Amino acid sequence: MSTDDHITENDPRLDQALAMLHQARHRVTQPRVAILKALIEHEGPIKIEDIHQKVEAHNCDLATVYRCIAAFEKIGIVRRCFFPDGSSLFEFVVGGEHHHHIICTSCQKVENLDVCVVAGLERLVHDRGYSNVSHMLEFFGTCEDCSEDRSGNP
Amino acid sequence: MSTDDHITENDPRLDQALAMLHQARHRVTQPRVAILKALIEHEGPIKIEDIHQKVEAHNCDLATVYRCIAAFEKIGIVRRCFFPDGSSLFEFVVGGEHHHHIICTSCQKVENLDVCVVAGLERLVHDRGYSNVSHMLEFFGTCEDCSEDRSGNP
DNA sequence: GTGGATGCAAAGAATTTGCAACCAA
DNA sequence: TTGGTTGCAAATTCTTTGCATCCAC
Repeated sequence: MSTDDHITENDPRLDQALAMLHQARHRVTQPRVAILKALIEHEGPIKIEDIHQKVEAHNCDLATVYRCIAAFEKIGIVRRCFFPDGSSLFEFVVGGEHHHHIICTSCQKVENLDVCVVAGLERLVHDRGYSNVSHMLEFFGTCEDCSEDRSGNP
Repeated sequence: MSTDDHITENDPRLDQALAMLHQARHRVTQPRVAILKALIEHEGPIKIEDIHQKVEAHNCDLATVYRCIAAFEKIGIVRRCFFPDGSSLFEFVVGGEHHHHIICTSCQKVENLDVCVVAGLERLVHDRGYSNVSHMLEFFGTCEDCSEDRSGNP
């Protein structure tokens, strides 16, 4: 265990995620722990490829990242976020507040929006006969920095 | 011009879309018209691949569908919708009411939800300095049919 | 006539899968 | 011990691109 452990070692969110893994009868392996740490450390939606980069020191295969993230999503440890260009990113959600994102369509910067008036609407969907209702809401726009210069840099 | 024209021939939404194409200085070509008709006919989010199937009689290349849809999205003729599995679908939006979807995570059935309380939230995003603000909201759940039988058929 | 659009094929990116070796429980 | 997990490589799937031809304007 080395350089990047200082941030998430003994992180309660990590422990909680590991507990969820265990409860779902999945094994706590070294790649999974590394991926979870990378997710927690990143704080926000992150690309599969970027996760792979972050855990490369741990020698974790890209295919393993895909497989683990798929498992995490099923269990509810991460959620999938959609970017305007159609790509998917994943965000660690255990122990976090429900929120949504504002994504700059120019520089891809992601901000959180803590207000959520949508949860109430889930009842409407439920009343239509749906179960396991969830929702996904993303805001897109051009951020202030990108409006000023056309460079696209934040 | 043949079998499937009966539905969308002289459709005002088609005319409006063609006008938007023209105004954006794009040419009105036979593949584009065919793709627009397929989109209008389908009524709802549709996969690129499925569009290609629908216009195959018109001999339109898959690459052309990708290129046209990209142009349509930029112009605002279609909008991208996200499915829980991460795939993108596209929906014809010209002359239609703003709405959101309820997507069954089991059978992928799509229903419309005409209520939208989110538009008001765009102001919050705007107040944060963003311009060209838009949002994307999707609901996911297991529909009644899929709850009853485990087959996944609607 | 001319530049944008298309078809075709090939490249490139993203994601999945088969299988032997490995290791957490 | 043993079945879930991983690494590796190959296969798929998805999407983009180069270029000669074509056609909408």
